[in-house]
Amino acid sequence: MKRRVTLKDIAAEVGVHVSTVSRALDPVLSSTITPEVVSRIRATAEQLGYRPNRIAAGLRTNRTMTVGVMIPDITNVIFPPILRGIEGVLEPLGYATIIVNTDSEAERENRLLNVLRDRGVDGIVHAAVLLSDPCIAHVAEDGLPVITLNRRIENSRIPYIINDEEAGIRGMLQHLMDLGHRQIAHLAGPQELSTGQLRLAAFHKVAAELGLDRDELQIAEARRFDEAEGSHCAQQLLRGGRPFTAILGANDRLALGAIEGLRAHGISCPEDVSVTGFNDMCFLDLIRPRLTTVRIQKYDAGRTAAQLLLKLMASGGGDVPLETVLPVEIVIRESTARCPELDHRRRRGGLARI
Amino acid sequence: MKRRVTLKDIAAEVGVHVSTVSRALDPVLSSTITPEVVSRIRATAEQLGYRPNRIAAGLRTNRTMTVGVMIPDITNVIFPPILRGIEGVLEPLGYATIIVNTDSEAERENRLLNVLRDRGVDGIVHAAVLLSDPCIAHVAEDGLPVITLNRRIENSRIPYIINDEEAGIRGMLQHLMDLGHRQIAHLAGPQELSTGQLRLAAFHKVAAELGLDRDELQIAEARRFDEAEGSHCAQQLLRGGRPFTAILGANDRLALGAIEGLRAHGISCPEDVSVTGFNDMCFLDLIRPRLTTVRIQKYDAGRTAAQLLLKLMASGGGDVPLETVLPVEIVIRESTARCPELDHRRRRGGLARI
DNA sequence: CTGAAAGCGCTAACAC
DNA sequence: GTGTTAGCGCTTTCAG
Repeated sequence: MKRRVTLKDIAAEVGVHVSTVSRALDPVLSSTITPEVVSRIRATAEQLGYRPNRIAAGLRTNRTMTVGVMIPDITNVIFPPILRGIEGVLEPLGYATIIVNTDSEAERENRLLNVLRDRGVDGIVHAAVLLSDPCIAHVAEDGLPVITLNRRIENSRIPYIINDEEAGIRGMLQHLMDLGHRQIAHLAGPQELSTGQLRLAAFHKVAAELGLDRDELQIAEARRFDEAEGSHCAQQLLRGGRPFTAILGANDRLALGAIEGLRAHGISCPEDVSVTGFNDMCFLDLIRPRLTTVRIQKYDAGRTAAQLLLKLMASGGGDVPLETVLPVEIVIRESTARCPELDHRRRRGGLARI
Repeated sequence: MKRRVTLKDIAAEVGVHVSTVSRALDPVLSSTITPEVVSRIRATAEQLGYRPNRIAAGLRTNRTMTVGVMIPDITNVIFPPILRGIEGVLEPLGYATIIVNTDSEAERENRLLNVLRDRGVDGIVHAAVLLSDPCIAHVAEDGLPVITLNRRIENSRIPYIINDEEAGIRGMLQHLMDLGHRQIAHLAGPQELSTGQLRLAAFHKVAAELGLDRDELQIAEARRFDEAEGSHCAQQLLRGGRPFTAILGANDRLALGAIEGLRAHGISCPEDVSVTGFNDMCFLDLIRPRLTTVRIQKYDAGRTAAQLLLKLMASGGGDVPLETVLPVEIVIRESTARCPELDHRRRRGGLARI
């Protein structure tokens, strides 16, 4: 491999000392050097094709200009936009990001966290916090800037960014009620995952607030956030024998699976049962019926996380808010319709919506 | 931030020299040290929570144990599985990967390439080569190990991995012919992108081989690989007025868009027109009609790329094959059916397939 | 078998 | 203004 040109090479060429070259090439320190020398140095640097060695600089300054990003699985379509959001703010500033997939396994997460530390990342965006997860907390306490995304770590000072899950659940529930639904089932996500837990809790809370009868509600708990589980849970609900006219899914894939599962039993969405999702993942407009869902911010979540991390890295924690709640948006499409049993009930407003 | 424990700390604690500690901790050099000393050093390293500083090691050895991966856009669902494939082989070996998105822009690609070089990556997997793209070639000539994925750089010794695009096109074309189709349109991808170009070329070549009448074929060229363009091109084909009974899409999204575009004109797939895709992206089984397509390897493509890169980094280029062609698989689903005009033609075998 | 010493490329006190 | 010097944490000759 052709040897890289270093400061020393430039220094020799121009006939000055390395440190002078270093200063001349530093945008802020270059003002302390005779302009003529600066331009001569810059010219030969350019000509020789000099590229600063960030590794060496990092060793000296203890700043590597790289940040770590931990996600459960990049194959999950929710994450790529988030990553682009992070990259969108960090890359122009000269930061590189190292992305690791934890697969939501504590052991893997721990190992990868150490990988990031060994590489001396300047900070970490952690979007894969497990519910029982002390190790990232230790790292943060040691002084490494950390931001968590989609999840708060209890009893810690680690700034976190979350979606307004409750607003999303409320929007969906209100929408279903507006359509006349009262017998609503929640297709909950895995309870060891934060979103699964948060959304179930919100369902309980908001249902009570909205005055839904507890006896008319039911819960099916999926073991994974995928279509197969959605289908499986929908059929389980059916076998349970208790009537329901709507299913509120904890995410889009569960909802999509539920629609398939119902269809297998001759029950169609939205005519017989309304189904709602959560996330608003890509390709939803290609799948019929088009899913009514809660749109969470993805690109902007990443952007926000990066901006917060930047602040945290700069300030050491001073003016960074502990909590940042990202607004969600209700997206009404085709998978929800007026409750078929509506004629037996007293009519209410808001039905013309769809 | 709590100061990291270094070799020096361990040396002081154990009462030996740093270099001894360095050797004791190196799995291969540790055999040159008294076993008892080794175990004492290892014990205190463990106890002190020592973590090697890869930055410092990298500066010394000129190996950073990180590789760069260049892709067009991580938001494109084709790439995440590829990345997991790469990570799957590299991560267990202690490598970290830095992923950059070029957005298929030469200027961005150039800048990001330099970003990777500045960070001293040990090698690069490049899955975003533009057709006119000398800069990566220079880098490779300088001795940095590079593997290209999905695209060959002409006149270079850079090992490349490609899908068997021609076999895929042949499979689809043969399948359509088996169903009686003769008037086939190719919905080509952007010609500045390698897959777009390769698949169009394969279409021309294979159509001739299979004896299709040139006058019955037509081409529509999309400007982007997305549904909107697919729909737009399908309608353009319709307006052209020349009859066709099947559309062979250059990728799945184009095909999906085409189906929508036809539907908007009251033409349904597969009853009136058969449509095929390419790639077999995720979620295809949730979209109706289920798309007949060519499945390319994704995870394995990444795995192969990483393994080749590893070889290249170790050997300096000796025994690494220049070309690696990955097999594709024909996946027949619901978007293709017997040619509706078949009754006017002579029957042939293979029709019972669907 | 282990210690001493040099040095990777860069930055940052400090001196002149 | 610019040169000198030291050192980030590690590896790797070279001695002993």
